[in-house]
Amino acid sequence: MNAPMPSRTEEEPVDLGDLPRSVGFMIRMAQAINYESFFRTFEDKTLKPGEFSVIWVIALNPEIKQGTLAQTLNIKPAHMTKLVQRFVNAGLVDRTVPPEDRRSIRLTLTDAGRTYFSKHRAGFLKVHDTEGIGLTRDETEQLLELLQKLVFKGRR
Amino acid sequence: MNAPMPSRTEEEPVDLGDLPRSVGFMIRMAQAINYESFFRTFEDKTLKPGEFSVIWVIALNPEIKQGTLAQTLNIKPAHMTKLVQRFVNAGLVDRTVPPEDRRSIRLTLTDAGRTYFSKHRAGFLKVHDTEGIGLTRDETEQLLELLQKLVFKGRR
DNA sequence: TATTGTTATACTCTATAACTATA
DNA sequence: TATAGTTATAGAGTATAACAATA
Repeated sequence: MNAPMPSRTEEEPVDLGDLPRSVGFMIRMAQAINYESFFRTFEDKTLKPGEFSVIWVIALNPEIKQGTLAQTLNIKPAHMTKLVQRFVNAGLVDRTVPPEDRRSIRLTLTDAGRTYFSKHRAGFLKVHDTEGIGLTRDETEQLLELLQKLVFKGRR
Repeated sequence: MNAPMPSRTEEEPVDLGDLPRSVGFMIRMAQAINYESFFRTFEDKTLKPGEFSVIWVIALNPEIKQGTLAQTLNIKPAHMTKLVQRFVNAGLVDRTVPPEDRRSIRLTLTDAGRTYFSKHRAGFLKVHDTEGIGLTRDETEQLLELLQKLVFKGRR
């Protein structure tokens, strides 16, 4: 986390041309800013944004199948295995094998996991609120709507 | 690139709660979609989105200092070194040491680099256009404006 | 045979620190 | 001393394929 972002500490101006008209480019840049703002604002530093969202979904969907979780959050199964292992080692998540399908694994928060979640839930959403992001409340709402449309394409 | 995204192949519905109200989460999801759409649409597969934007900025700013480039695109110097090495090996970029400051390195596209850039420049922007993204032209414009405000905070 | 998750491998990206050569 | 870039190392994320257990 060196430069906050496209910092204009530079003497020489840089011409980006139409690059800021690429949705992909701008989303990448926005993510970097957001990541940085997360670490500046979020109280707890043990979990990173992506990890916290995994805990979030397990919290809201106890006994969720690991595969379903991976698919929902667009995380590759191989990577999900490692993430879950870390959570289990950290004592946040329990794994159970359901009798109906003994190939699958179901995930639930432990008491410690639930405590952790309750404690940081509000802060996790608030981090990306108006403050520190440079958008007004209305603009933030607008941005969220557009991103939701882009991501869920009417599925949700 | 397995599932296009939060694919609803799942039997069990997943409750995300207020997660879609987190700008950070939605940006992460949007980036995944975008990345996927890039590989589905972009003609050339040799460069990834991030790499192409580096070529782009060098193209528009010949003799740019490597450090300025890294700062502009929010890429860590150590990583930029490797990226540039790859580009040089691929014959796309030339490195020169300017006499004024022999610590620094200035980057310029080779003829091959310029050819490559010209060939794919249009496609790179078009990839993230309306099509495949599920937004109307107006919505895309709106999204771009908001992201630009978020990223550049009035600097550009 | 197909599916769920795991393991292994390889590569990219991030983060950090130590290093060099210049300034 | 400070700066520009490099090297080295370690960790996280992504992509793939091969594998075990189960269906």
